[in-house]
Amino acid sequence: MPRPTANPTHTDRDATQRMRFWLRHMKVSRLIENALRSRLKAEFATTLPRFDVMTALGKYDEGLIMSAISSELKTAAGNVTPIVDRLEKDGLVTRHKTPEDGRATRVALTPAGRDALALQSAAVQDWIYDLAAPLDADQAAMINDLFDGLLTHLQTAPD
Amino acid sequence: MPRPTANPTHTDRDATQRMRFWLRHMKVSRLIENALRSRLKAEFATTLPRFDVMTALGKYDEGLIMSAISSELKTAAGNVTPIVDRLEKDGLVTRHKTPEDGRATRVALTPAGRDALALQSAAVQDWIYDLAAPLDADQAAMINDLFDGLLTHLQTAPD
DNA sequence: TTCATTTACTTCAGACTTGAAGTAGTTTGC
DNA sequence: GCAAACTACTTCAAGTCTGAAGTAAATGAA
Repeated sequence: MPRPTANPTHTDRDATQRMRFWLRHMKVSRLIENALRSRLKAEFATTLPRFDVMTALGKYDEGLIMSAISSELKTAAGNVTPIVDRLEKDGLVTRHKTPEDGRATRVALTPAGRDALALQSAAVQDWIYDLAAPLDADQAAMINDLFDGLLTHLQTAPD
Repeated sequence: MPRPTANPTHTDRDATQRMRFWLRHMKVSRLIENALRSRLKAEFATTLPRFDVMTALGKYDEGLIMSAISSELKTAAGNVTPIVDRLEKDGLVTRHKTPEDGRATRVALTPAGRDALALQSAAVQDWIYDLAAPLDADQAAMINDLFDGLLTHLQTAPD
């Protein structure tokens, strides 16, 4: 099964471009994440995971139970506990046992948490607007469509 | 300055699509990284950062000094030390003080490290080929071009 | 009913990450 | 030639992350 490098097969091209895609994808992630992290720290004294948790909670007025937070963020359950601990200590969220289920704890934003989230998400949207400036709406939309197909594939063939 | 939602301005469309882009980008990262991490652990008893360091070293027969590794991986210097510690303990890399510069330490793959890297990178390439299967070569190449523009922008406006 | 299973959450160990501080060697300016 | 500045590396604290183990509550089957 000869594979002359001068005449690459379709499969070779796919493999090369997909690998290049992944390497670039990681670099983009790291650079944008680093920018967001350092700005969140400098301007709001918070972190990306804390912001992610608050964003998830912001979508539900009644709040979310712990396991719903971790599944929403696709992160391990044991990870959410210390993050919520710190948000609670800062008065940004509350924990209440649910009456229906003695095991569950409902976490919700406090008014202070809601205010902080509003400021932070407005800032993050501005930052993303600038960080992703080289992509116009059409280009971003095109990538988004391709990402949707990719995400479907990744979620059906997990691990 | 009214912004009727029924007739979004160009800027609104850009902002929306860029934000969507970032949210999808993070999800893709998390899913692919989780897959790679669990497979590297299961099949090679290693981790993604270890693999990244070995990959960087694999590009240079003479090895790299510590600071070159961290700048290659765009990670903090203090981070590389414990990773190299563990690779060294496993006999995959060696540390040697450089004669030219009394401060620097040159890290290089051992023969065992080179063998392990060959196996691991072949496997990772196969995994990426399958994980990114919904992207054909043309689609991946198109994204890669857009990513290159994005990376240029991100690296010129650091933070 | 009761015992096994499942689910919700916490805790822990091990690894990674940043950023700051500390040590030691090198380079530069005067 | 020597002090100041810089560079290479390590160490540390605080936080994040996974996966595994443990506790407690709810569910389900015999």
